[in-house]
Amino acid sequence: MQDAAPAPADAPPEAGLRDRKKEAKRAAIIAAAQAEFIAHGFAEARLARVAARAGVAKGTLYLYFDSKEALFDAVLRGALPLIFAPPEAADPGIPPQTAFRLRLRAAIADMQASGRDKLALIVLSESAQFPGLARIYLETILEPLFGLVRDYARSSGVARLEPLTRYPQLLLAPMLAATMWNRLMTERPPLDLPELLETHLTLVLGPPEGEPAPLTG
Amino acid sequence: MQDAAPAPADAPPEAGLRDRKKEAKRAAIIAAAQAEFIAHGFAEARLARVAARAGVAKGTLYLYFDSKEALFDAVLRGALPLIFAPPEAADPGIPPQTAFRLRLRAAIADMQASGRDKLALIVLSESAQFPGLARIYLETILEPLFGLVRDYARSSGVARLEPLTRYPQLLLAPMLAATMWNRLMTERPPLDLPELLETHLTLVLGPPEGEPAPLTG
Amino acid sequence: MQDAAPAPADAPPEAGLRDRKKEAKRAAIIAAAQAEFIAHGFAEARLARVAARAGVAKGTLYLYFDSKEALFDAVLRGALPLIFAPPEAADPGIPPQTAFRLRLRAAIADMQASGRDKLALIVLSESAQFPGLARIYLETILEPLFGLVRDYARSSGVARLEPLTRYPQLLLAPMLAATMWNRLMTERPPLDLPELLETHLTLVLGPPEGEPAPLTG
Amino acid sequence: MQDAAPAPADAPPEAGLRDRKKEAKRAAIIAAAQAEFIAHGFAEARLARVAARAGVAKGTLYLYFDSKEALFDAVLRGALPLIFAPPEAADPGIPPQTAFRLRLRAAIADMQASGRDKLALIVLSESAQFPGLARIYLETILEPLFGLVRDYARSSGVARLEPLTRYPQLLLAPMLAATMWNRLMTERPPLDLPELLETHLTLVLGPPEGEPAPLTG
DNA sequence: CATGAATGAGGCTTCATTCAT
DNA sequence: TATGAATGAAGCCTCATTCAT
Repeated sequence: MQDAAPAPADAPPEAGLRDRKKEAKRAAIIAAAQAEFIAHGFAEARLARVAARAGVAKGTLYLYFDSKEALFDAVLRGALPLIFAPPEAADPGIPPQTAFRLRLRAAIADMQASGRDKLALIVLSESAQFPGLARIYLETILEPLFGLVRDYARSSGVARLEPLTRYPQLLLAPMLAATMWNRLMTERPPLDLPELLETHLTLVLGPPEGEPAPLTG
Repeated sequence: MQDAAPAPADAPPEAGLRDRKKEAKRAAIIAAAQAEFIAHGFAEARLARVAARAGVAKGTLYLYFDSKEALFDAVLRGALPLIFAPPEAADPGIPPQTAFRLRLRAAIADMQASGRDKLALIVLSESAQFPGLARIYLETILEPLFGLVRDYARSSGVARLEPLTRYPQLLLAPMLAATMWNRLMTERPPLDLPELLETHLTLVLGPPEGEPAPLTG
Repeated sequence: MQDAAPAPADAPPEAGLRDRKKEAKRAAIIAAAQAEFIAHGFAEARLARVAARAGVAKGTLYLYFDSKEALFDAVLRGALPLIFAPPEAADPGIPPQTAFRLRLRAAIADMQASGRDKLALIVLSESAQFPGLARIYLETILEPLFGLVRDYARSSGVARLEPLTRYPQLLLAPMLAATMWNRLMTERPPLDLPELLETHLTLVLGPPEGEPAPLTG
Repeated sequence: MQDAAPAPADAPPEAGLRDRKKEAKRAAIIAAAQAEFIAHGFAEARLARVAARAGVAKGTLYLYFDSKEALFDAVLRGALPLIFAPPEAADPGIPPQTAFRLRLRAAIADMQASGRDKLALIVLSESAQFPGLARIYLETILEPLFGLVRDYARSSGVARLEPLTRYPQLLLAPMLAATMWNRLMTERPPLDLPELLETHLTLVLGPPEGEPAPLTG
């Protein structure tokens, strides 16, 4: 019911104070919920904790979301648009392989920074209860990434890479696996995702052509 | 309490009928629980269903296991020994790369056949609640597989493969990812794990040397 | 608190526009509430729906009524005066039995037309919570009707009808029962209340004396 | 689910103690629920109170009934069989009108004694939420009573009574109305249902033929 | 050993009522 | 005066766990 976002991010400037506060609260709830879901998964997440973290009463949650599931849905949808932001007009002088690597690198860094990689795990693992969400997730996040890989493999003209057009997963799987690894192995030093990505890309695609050094220290 | 396995598989021959029956019931419970956990995950698993599937009363479960968590633990431990069975004395005439591929292929096929790949997902995803189990899982299943990969990468002498000694995950990640994929995408045709493995190995290691054709139709 | 009607229907003519608007809104709320109570009963009635139907905000309801119960009270009181409207100066030429029948017929038709028969059921059935209201209802609606019956039975001089002076309910009960019946049996053709009344009166009082044919087609 | 009564009243004599106790508890719960529903109606009935009255924990209710609604259903069904007990082989020497009156008298007395008349009111008034139950009630209780009336009206051969074959409600409505009356008018002396019935029957059917004096004081 | 009825804490959700704007 | 977002008590229901038989 209240699920259709009541006010888009780019609301008219004269949007009432009322609406702005509502939107802020909505955002606070989603943020609290995201933290809760990441920390406990869906089944073990407690709406009482979400409400407490968001600084509202339990009942208030239901002014914004119809159910726990709808809240989870909103967290995911809130996360989605950010994941695969516009391509940012690739610099023309850059060689395609470099551009490709930059794109992937940015996507991975973004997911990690926002904690949405953890959300992905939750969707993937508790998907039995959310077939709908799972599909959304795949279509909205994974498919575009796969498309990126496919396009590159196809346009590169390298025969060795042909399998990637059929199984783009092969290039991305380590990111997923590493995310899991880091979630699990809290006792060991976490895997460095960017470095792992780089290593994997080099292993599969070959060493990078002269490209700008990564910014990440 | 009852967690120490009351009777190892190789019980003394004079073990009474009593013990054998007890052991059989214990096994039945574990089997039922495994099916339940695979079907629903930990949080959504219902002990009532486990008892029903095992053909015992709910209370009986507690004669064998202290809690739901202990039962999950037992399921995992029950699955562990099978996963990484003895190397089956590699045929000496076979070239090392071929032997390596055969080993991996067998391990993957075994996990898939037994449904234990699904269990892995559960551990990985609900690990927030089971840090202990997660570590067991990693040490007992993943580490040996990683060792296999490391050994091969090191002994192969191929410089390109050096990263695999640092990140053996890179070679195995697609199996995990594909398992997830298949769990999620029940609407699409499932990925063929053996084929995916083969493709990945070829992509990373190069085409297989003359080796016996896979037995799998 | 606000229960003392803020402005009687016959307010002084110089009553400000303000008051008139207030009164209109009050009436709108009562009308909406009546519809809601008839449709759902007291317990299942939702003030949110009442507010929506009345075109006001939920909080506004509390500017006019102290509580859900007070609103119900107001609905009932609002309905009462209409139910037993002035006798409309019985035509002198008409024989008493005919006049009596006309009166009853009018009262029944009025209740049915206004939907207040349904309200009666609600009072009667949920009276456990509203002993006060129940009494009002009886005194304001039923007693006058009973009086009518008693008067007739007494003045008719027919010995057979003497019991009606003690139990005037006997003559009116079928109307109540039929209202219930119609509320329940939505699947079957509804009972025709006027006809049922006529039949009952004939059964108990005997056939009508030459009277004007009923206007109802 | 558990709704089909797990053990009929005439269980085999060797029925285990377990079953007998279960059945007793089931009966206790139904009795407690009946009291609660009669006292508060369906919507305001509290399962916590039912459990307390029955001397069980709240959760226990759900071992016997799937939901509040199912419990209500069971209360009703539990009441049904008693309501219209076997005709008890009418004494052949008794004139038909007398037999008819006896039957009605017994049915009314039975309903009143068991408190099931109050239940009827609840069904009738809260039927909006329970169309299914309402139909059961009508078919199981009212229709048989109507049949009784119709049969009598038809077989009596009295022309005046012909309307009763079309509207058997007319003969029974006062009982319903009086039940309501008594529920409402807790401050006034309650109507004497048997006497009211007698009066009504006399009013409509004429004075009773020489019959055994009613047993009720 | 086995049973399965019983428990009760705790989860999600609803909604009459309040109050800052 | 009017709004509608916010509250929080309270309801129904679930299910891991216990215990009398």
